[in-house]
Order: sequence, then C-alpha cells, then structure tokens
Amino acid sequence: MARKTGSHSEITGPLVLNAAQTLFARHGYAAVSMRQIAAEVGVQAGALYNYTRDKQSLLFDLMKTHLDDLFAAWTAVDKGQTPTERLEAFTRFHIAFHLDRPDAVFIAYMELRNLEPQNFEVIEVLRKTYETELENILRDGKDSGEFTLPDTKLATLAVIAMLTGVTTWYRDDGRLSRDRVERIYWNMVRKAVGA
Amino acid sequence: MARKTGSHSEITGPLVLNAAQTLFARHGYAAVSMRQIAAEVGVQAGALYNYTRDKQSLLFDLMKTHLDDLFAAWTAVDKGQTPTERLEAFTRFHIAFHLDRPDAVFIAYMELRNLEPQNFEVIEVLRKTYETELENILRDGKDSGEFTLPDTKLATLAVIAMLTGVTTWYRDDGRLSRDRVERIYWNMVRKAVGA
DNA sequence: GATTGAACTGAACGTCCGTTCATATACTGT
DNA sequence: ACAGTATATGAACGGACGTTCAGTTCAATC
Repeated sequence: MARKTGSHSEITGPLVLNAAQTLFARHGYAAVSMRQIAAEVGVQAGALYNYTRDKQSLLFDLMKTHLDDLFAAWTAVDKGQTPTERLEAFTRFHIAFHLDRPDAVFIAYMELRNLEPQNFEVIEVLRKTYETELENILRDGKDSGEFTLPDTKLATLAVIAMLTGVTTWYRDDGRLSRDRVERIYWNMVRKAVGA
Repeated sequence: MARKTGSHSEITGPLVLNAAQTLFARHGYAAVSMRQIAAEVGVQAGALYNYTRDKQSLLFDLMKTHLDDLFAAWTAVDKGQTPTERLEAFTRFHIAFHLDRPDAVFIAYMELRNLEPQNFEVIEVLRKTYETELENILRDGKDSGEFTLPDTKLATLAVIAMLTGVTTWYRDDGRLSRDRVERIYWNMVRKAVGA
C-alpha cells in the first residue's frame, strides 16, 4: 500500500474502501473477511487497521460516501422548471448516477441490515431525504395538475424501485446504450404519473 | 423438536425451514449460524443434521420451495382473456403473493449470491421463467395494439421491480389496505404500458 | 418387559474470524 | 548520518464457525 506523510485521516483510506466495496458487492458484507480485503489491497490483515477503525466502519464509510456523493451530484444537476422537466431530470440523473456506481448501489441497498443501529439511523435519514426530493417533484406536479397520481407516496416508492432496478440488469456491452435506457424509462415514468 | 415415526424425508424438515427463513430474512444467510437456527427450533446444532444435509441446502430449499409455490399459485389464478385483463391479474397476483411471504421474498432477492453455482442455476431458471410470464403478456398486448411500449423487455423488468418493491415498505397496520395498494399499483402499471 | 431405531445431546474436530501488538522496516526532514 | 515517524509484518488472542459422532433417551412395536 502506498505510503504517505502525516497521520492518516479519521475516515477509512480510499484504497481499502475500494477493495472492500468490490468484495462486499460481490459476496456480501458478512461473507467477506478482513483477510480477504487485505489480500485484495496486497497487504496483511493487521495493516488495514492503520486505515480503518474496524470492519463495521468500512461498511458505514462506504454507504455514507455513496450518499454524500449522491447529494453532491444531484445538487449540481440543472433541474429545469416545471414538474415534468424536474421529473425527467430526476429520472435521468438517478439512472445515470446509479449505473456509474453499481457496487456502491448494491451495497447501499443490500447491506442496510448489517449496519449497527446508530449507523443505520444516519444512513436511513439520508436515504429518506433523497426519496423526499422525488416526492416533492411528484407532489408539485399533482398540485399543478400536470401529473395524475392516485397516491404521491406510493408513486414515489414505485418510481424509485423501478429506476433502481436498472442496476440489476444493465450491462455496458448490452443491447441498449445508457441514453436509450434513460429515454425508455423516462417514457414509462412519464406515462405512469400521467404527464 | 417433535418426535415422529419412520425415516425423515430427503428434503429439509419444515420446522427447521421456518426457523431458517425467519433468521435468514432478518440477518442474512452468512450472518446466521447453525447454532442460532438450532436455538430458534429449540434443539442443539447437531440435531439439525437429521433434517438437512447442510446449511447451503437450507438456503436452496427455501428458495426452491418459494418458487415452486409461486408457480403453483400463478397457475391457479383466473387470468382473464385480453392482455389488459391478464396484466391486471398478474399485477394483483404478484403483489398479493409477495405480501403474504415477505421473508421468502426477501431471501429470494437478497441471497442469490450465496447460492453455490449449481444451485444458483436452478433458481435462476425458475426466476426467469416467471419473468417470461409477464413478458408474454406485455408482448401480446403490444402486438394487439392494446399496449404502447417502447421496449417489451425493459418494461418487463421495470414492472417487476416496481411491484416487488412493495414488499420493502408495506405494513399490515399501515395507511393502505392490500386491495388499495393493488389498485393503485395497477393504475400506475396500466398507464405505464399505455393501456 | 425386551428390542428396536429415530431423535437428540454434548463434546470434539479443524478452521476461520476480527482485532491487537511487539517488532521490523522504510521513508522524511534535518 | 541520524532521529523520528509512518507503515507493515506475522504471530497471537479468544471466540465462533460448520460439521461429525459416540453415546443417551424414549416412544412404538412385539
């Protein structure tokens, strides 16, 4: 592992996080040992503890970083004005962002139950905050009459589930380009909300 | 564990399966030990091996049983005639069946990567066969002009993801009844496929 | 009441787990 | 060249893991 000067930071180092991310995504948190992660980095198990407090911190830091990135990226998006424009922006953003980080997404959705309670709380708040972004768009569209929704909350959950599902089957060398996938999903989302 | 006469069957006994299902759903396959399962049954760990070959068989039998039940139940459904009728039947069936078995559903979607390769193959074929049921409905509807779909395959995956997502948030004591949820989702699915 | 055999216990097996730490090595700044 | 610090090793820790098995219990049968 590359040396560096000065004391290492409080949070887990990026090399270790990368290795953990790959392995957690492939085999699951509980099934991956610190020795496996160390081997992936090219180091003995003991050395990992210069970069992370413990195994649980690896999982938490992965999820926290992922969600921080998510908000940073969403904040930077040019969102348009009308609810319909904003919904298209959200749809395309969500798909594009998630397709760029299949491992992080997989972990964020599958390993929630392996977070210790206090860590879970932090992550859950962030996750719900993101959901609220979509919910607000849908509510605004319903209020303005642009959308026809039987239930805003359920529509939020349905759209999120539908969009996140893309990561389970999309392959870069597959039949459809990312842009084509975004377009097709936006088409379905738009119709589903009656816009 | 209750005694019985005669030799036990080749597949895992139902008491053990129930305990394993509960624990696997709550904590994940890799995080649950045979001793925990035994404690849930009210027995020592060694006794489990009178009812199952090994831990992996527990997981496989749970998934296989779940999918067998799924096909048996779907076969028994009164499916209607037109693609629209059939799609409504599928939507309502999928939600109702999955809400009745939250633990089995959770395991079937989360623990695929913990199946040994030959077991995974078996389960994957069954899962895809079920997906094809929906895909056939959507294709028939597209061919007959009842549905407007940009891409049949993606619509299949999108609808499945959307419907299965219900199990992650639905609570029996929540705001909406099952029938209400089925109705709302059918409304969204119908619009998404342009019917 | 003796015999059978399934069901269960409790201990043991070898292995792996997360984590710690004394020690050794490599680098940085002087 | 040396001191000082950062980083790595490799062994060790207590404990848990999946699985096996000799021995025990007990309901059902004759």
